[in-house]
Amino acid sequence: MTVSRAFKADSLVSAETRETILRTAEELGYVFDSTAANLRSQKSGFVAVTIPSINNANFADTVGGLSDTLSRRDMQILLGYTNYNVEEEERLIEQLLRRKPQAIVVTGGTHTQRARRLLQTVAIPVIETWDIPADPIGHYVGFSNAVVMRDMVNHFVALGCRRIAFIGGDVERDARGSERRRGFVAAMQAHDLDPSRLIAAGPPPISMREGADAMARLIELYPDTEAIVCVSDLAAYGALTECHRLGIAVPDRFSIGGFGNYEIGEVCVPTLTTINAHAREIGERTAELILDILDGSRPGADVKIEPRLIARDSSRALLPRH
Amino acid sequence: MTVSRAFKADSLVSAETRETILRTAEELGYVFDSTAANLRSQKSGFVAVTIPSINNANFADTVGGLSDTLSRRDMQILLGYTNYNVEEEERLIEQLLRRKPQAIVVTGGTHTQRARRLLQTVAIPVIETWDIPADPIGHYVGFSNAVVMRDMVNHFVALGCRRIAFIGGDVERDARGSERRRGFVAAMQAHDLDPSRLIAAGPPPISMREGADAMARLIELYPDTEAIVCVSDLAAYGALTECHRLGIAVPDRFSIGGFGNYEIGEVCVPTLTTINAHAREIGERTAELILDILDGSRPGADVKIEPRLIARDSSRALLPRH
DNA sequence: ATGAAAGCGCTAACAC
DNA sequence: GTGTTAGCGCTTTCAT
Repeated sequence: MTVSRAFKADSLVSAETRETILRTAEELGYVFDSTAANLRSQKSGFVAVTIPSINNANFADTVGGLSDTLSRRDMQILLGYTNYNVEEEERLIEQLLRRKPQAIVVTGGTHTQRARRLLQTVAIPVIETWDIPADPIGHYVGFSNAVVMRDMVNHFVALGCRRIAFIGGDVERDARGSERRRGFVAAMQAHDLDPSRLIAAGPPPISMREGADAMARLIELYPDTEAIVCVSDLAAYGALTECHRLGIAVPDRFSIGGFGNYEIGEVCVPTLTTINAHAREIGERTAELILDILDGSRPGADVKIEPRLIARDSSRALLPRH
Repeated sequence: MTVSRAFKADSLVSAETRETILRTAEELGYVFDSTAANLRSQKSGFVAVTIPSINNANFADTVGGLSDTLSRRDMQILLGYTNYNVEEEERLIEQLLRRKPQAIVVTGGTHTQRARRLLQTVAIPVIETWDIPADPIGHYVGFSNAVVMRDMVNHFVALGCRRIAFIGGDVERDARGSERRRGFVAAMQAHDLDPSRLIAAGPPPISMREGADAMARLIELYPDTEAIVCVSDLAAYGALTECHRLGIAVPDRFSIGGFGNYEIGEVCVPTLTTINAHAREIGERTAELILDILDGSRPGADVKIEPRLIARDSSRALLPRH
């Protein structure tokens, strides 16, 4: 029991005893067993997190924010990748819950029936992120992916563009991507503009290469397009490089907008107009929400993130041509 | 006991009994407790992994390869970020070991004294990756970061370049980055060339922006440089954009080479000459090595990865000028 | 094919 | 400030 106390920072052991114990432990190569401690105290110190892909700077930033904030309270993240696949997400959630996390964070509001049931039944905080779910399971920290595209369309319309196209992924797999496409269509309709210039660039996530290929198709199908809204900065950058290769000037001939405020967008030539979704803040706010709920101190309220459009050099006012 | 068996896929329970149990469990919202199972069986199902940064496509690919290969055997990854800091790595290793992982994977061969001791003492496989350590703790799956830079220097020399510069990070923090710088210097000396054109772009990891800033300084300091070796594709891309902005043609005036085969390098204009370090394969081979050792079937040998130079449009033969 | 007993390494709760 | 007892939810082992 004294050994146990010696390993807990704030418990009552004489300084001398503790020192002896810790030194001896180090000599013996003893390593404290969290597994046993967690079983007994019914606190795993884990927060389970599922993200669509590990190889995405936005989600990586969110995980970074979560991880850094939670580690200040000695909690660790148990991470899983869904590969943009709800069935995979279901398997993952089930597997993660077996580790008895103290909270679970999932991306977006679209899940299988069974995954929803698992999350509703489990007696820990559930936080959906990167979206505002139509029917939240527990809490959420996110924003409307549709509204975000409205902002981008409004930006282009304010610049005088009317023939605006959208480059995104194949429809169903990426819920947030589809939501952005829907938001684009709705915004175009609200302006009485033709919302049918939609290029499907392939299964999510859309790579730079797929963005470039989609741009080539777009130029062929709708050569008189004035502005292009892309589902992410990666697709937008791909589109930009395709223009480079074809000797097409951006923003002179096409304005281009992306999403996600990736590093590439502020370094490439021209810099990319984009939307900052505050990826790291999403993680930090989610972690704070979790800590509030676990503490029971503050009530723990949903967080609406306000993405911000960043106008850069890839979009500019249309010069009068006609 | 029968319930326990019903949840283990391959154990002997009548099909009927198992079905009843699983159905009832689902109705009750019962979730199997891995924590308790692991404590009793002394198998956590975890492999601990430390990487310098979550926000790096190379390390993300390695983790992806590890994760996918290990998940086929129902093992999970417990991930930690060292932030390119060996003290942070030490803390992390200690914390991760408390979770009783069945193996631990660390990046590179540079660690604090105490971290080395912890890893030497612990009775699980230890694998160092992304490097060939001078004094391996256990096994390794990696390549020589110095040799890799020699290949790049040789490439430029074969193209006729003699005034070659290096853009990398501040010296000590990123062991692999420093190793690449040392490799650059050694290779230049082997060719009897001046190895002193070294630009320190800032603390690792070097961002695209820092690569661009370093390029600006390089042009000022050594305007007659013919080729530039960059510590990563991100730095190389930044350097490329700086040239764009200044109206300097690449590869006409400067040849540029990167490292890591990031997606950006095959899409940007011009495409980037780089070195493919087979990041995903590093993860896969590491996972296979771990499984071999845990099985006790095959002996489990170190793996030497062979990075491959990919010549693209950002480097080309120097035209005779003099 | 199923069950009973013991125990994995800790900590909660209660002495003293 | 330190010690004793019991038990977290499983699996190992041995019976039947």
